Order: sequence, then C-alpha cells, then structure tokens
Amino acid sequence: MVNPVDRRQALKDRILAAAEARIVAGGAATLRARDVMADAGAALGGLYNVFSDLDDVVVHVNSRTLARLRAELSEGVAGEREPGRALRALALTYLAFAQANRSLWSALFEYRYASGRPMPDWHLAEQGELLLHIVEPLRALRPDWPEEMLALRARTMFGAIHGIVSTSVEERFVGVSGERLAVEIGDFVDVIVAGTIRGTQ
Amino acid sequence: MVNPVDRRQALKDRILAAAEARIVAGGAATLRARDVMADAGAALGGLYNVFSDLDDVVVHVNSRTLARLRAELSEGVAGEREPGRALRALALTYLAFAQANRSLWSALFEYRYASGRPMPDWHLAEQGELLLHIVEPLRALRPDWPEEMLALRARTMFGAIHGIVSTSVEERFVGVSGERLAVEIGDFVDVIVAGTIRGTQ
DNA sequence: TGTACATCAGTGAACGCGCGTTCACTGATGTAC
DNA sequence: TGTACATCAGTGAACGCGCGTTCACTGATGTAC
Repeated sequence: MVNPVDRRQALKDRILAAAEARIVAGGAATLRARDVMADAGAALGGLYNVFSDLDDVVVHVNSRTLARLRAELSEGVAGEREPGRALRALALTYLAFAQANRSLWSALFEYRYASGRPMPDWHLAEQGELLLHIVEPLRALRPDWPEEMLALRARTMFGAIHGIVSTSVEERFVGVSGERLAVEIGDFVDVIVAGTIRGTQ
Repeated sequence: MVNPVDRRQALKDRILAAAEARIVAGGAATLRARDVMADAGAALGGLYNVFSDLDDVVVHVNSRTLARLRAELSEGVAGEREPGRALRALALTYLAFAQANRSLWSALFEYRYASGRPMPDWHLAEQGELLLHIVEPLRALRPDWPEEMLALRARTMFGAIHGIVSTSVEERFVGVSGERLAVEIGDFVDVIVAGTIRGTQ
C-alpha cells in the first residue's frame, strides 16, 4: 500500500521533528537517542536505519534551521532597494531569528560532533551560503570591489553581527533589552555602511 | 617540614598545569580526570580534595587564561595615548591572543558545565571586567556619554571583535591569512571609531 | 631524645550509571508460480 | 484466487564502555608527654 521510500521519509521527518522539539526545549547537548525515538513513536534501533548516528540527526536539524534562517533573511531584505538599508535589515532579521530560536540557533553554531570529527562538508557549504545574503548588497555598495574583497568583508560583517547577537543571546555581560539591542545593532550597521562607502580601497 | 597549605596549593597548581596542557593539546571537551591526575602525578581521588569537581578545574584554568588575556590587553594598549589607537591595539591584541591560544581561548568562551549548571558568578564577574579595557578609551573618545552608554557600547564592540575573531579561529567560511585578518580588524575598528566620534547621541 | 597516639592528605579500586550502538529476531508486505 | 517463499523495515533487549565520583583505608607528619 504505502511506498517504502515514503515510509522511510516519514520516519526521518518524525525523527527530525522530535529532535528539533527536544533541542528547542533543552538544547542540543542534552539530546538523547531514546527520547527522540520515543517521541517519534518508533523503536530505538530505527534511528540507525535512517540516519548514520545521533550526530547525523543534529546536523539535519541544523540544516533545516539554516534553511529557515536563510528564508527569513531573504524575506527581511525583500523590497529594500537601498543596499545600506538592506544590510541593516539583514542584521536585524538575524537578531530577531536568534532571539526567537535561541536553542536551535545555538545548536547551529555551537554544536560539535562527538570525538572531534569535523562537520560534514555539505553542511559547512550550506553555512557558507549565508554570506551570499551579505555579498549582494555589499556589491551594490561597492561595485569597484573584486569578488575576493566582497567575500572577506561579508565574512567580517557576519562575524561582527553574529558576535554581538551571541553575546546577547548567551547573556554575557550586562543585560540589554531586545529593543535597545536592535537599536544598537541598527546604529552599528549604519556606521559600518557609512565607513564602507567612504573607504577608498 | 612542608606546610600542608603549601602542599595543597602545590597540588592545585600541578593539577591546573596538567589540565591546561591537556586543554591546549586537545580542547576542554576531551579533558579526563584520570589523564589530568596522572599528568599531575597524584591519585585520581586527590582531585576531589582540592577541587569540587572536574568542571571546577576547567573554570580555574579559564580564570588563569582570562588573567593572562587581560594582562596582554593592558600591555597592548600601554603607551597608546590616542583612544582610537588604543581601541585598535586592544582588538589586535585580542586577535593575537586568540590565535596564539586557540584551545584555551575556546575553552574560555565555549565551555559549558555538565548538566547545564550556570558558570559560577565569580568567574562571570571576571569575564565582565574584560569590558573595562574597552570602556576606558571609549570614555576618552566620548566624555559626554553616561556610564550606561559606555558599558553598552563596550559590550557591542567586544561582541563584534570577538565574533570576527572566532569566525576566523573556528575556521568558518573562507580562510584568511593572519596578516590579512589583522588588517581587516584594524580597518574595522577605525571605521567604528570614526563613527563613534561623528555620532551625535 | 624517645614513645604512643592523633590527624588527615593522599590513595586507587570499585561503584554506578548513562547512553550510543548493535544485532538476532519478527511480522508485515511484496513476488512468483 | 491461493499458496509458498523472500525481503527487509522495524524492533527493543542487551552490550559495552567510558568516566566522574566515592570512600574505606594507609602511612607520613605533627603533637603530647
């Protein structure tokens, strides 16, 4: 009756949904194979039929989170014709996403494989595509820059905004209200943009 | 002959030195009580005579790392009378420290207690003092700002530089040579400083 | 100086348990004739 | 349509082990007399 490929996919989806809910509730570090499979309504061993191991499950959850983030970033800049405003919108959307998805966002950037294996290349490549969202408006701002320079500056901007956001999400140092932080990040981006336009090289 | 308080302190020091070396070699996540105590030349149980648990050892290593970092930051700005140059020096010193102490630096900012307990307050307070290094030149730049504003901006600057540095140290996205990164961060700080002087509020 | 006793830092074998992963089994589904 | 057989997704009890932490013990050191 039911296509076995569909059944398999359905199980995968249920596992990912369960794992995602568990990460939202308690963070990736406390994720347990037993809990996930119980929530997914399948036997423990079933996990290893459709994923290579528990780390693999987390990476796939991260991949989904990343896709959602990228979709929200695209939506966030939609309609911003002025590149400076687009960069501002990206940063603020990034902040809003991190605040609204604390645990999933942390898992995306802090989770490490057990035994120090590196993350799989396909997922690192996905993460790298985050920079494309920044490169575009940056190119509009500085059409004179070569591709390499654009990539480097996009990386720097991402790092800076990511750092400010994570300092806040992890509640390091003084607490700041969400609104005040948004203003702070907005001003910050404006300063960078002004400096980028002015800059000569 | 030997003062028991000294002996105790000597054991503590040996444990911290051993733990530090292990973290340097393999990161805090792979730190094992057995390895540390073997390296320290003492029995496994001895750890619990002088520290409350293994997490406690890591926090004390982090505390030492932080002290070294702060010392290097102080040294890095020494003699910089111009506040803009001082901020630049702080950022570049921070980068150099992170590059020269990858694992210890990661442990300092990424390590989490098992079972999700929060870090002890005394250590969070120590971390908070990092901001003081930034507040000082910032105040010289903008004597008109109230204390609160200085604290907020210091936090933002720290987050931004920390984010750029960690993006690099964790080797996320495109690789960049150390020298190129230093130039990038230097330029970045200059832009922020220029914007800070110009800014009105 | 010598003897008996008290203290307690230091020891390391043993405990305990959490948890990822395996694997022999089963039963539902599909296929051949 | 019916029967025998093959397949394989799905099962879950059991394995195995890594490792933090404990605790009854010991022996070196200090103290009293």
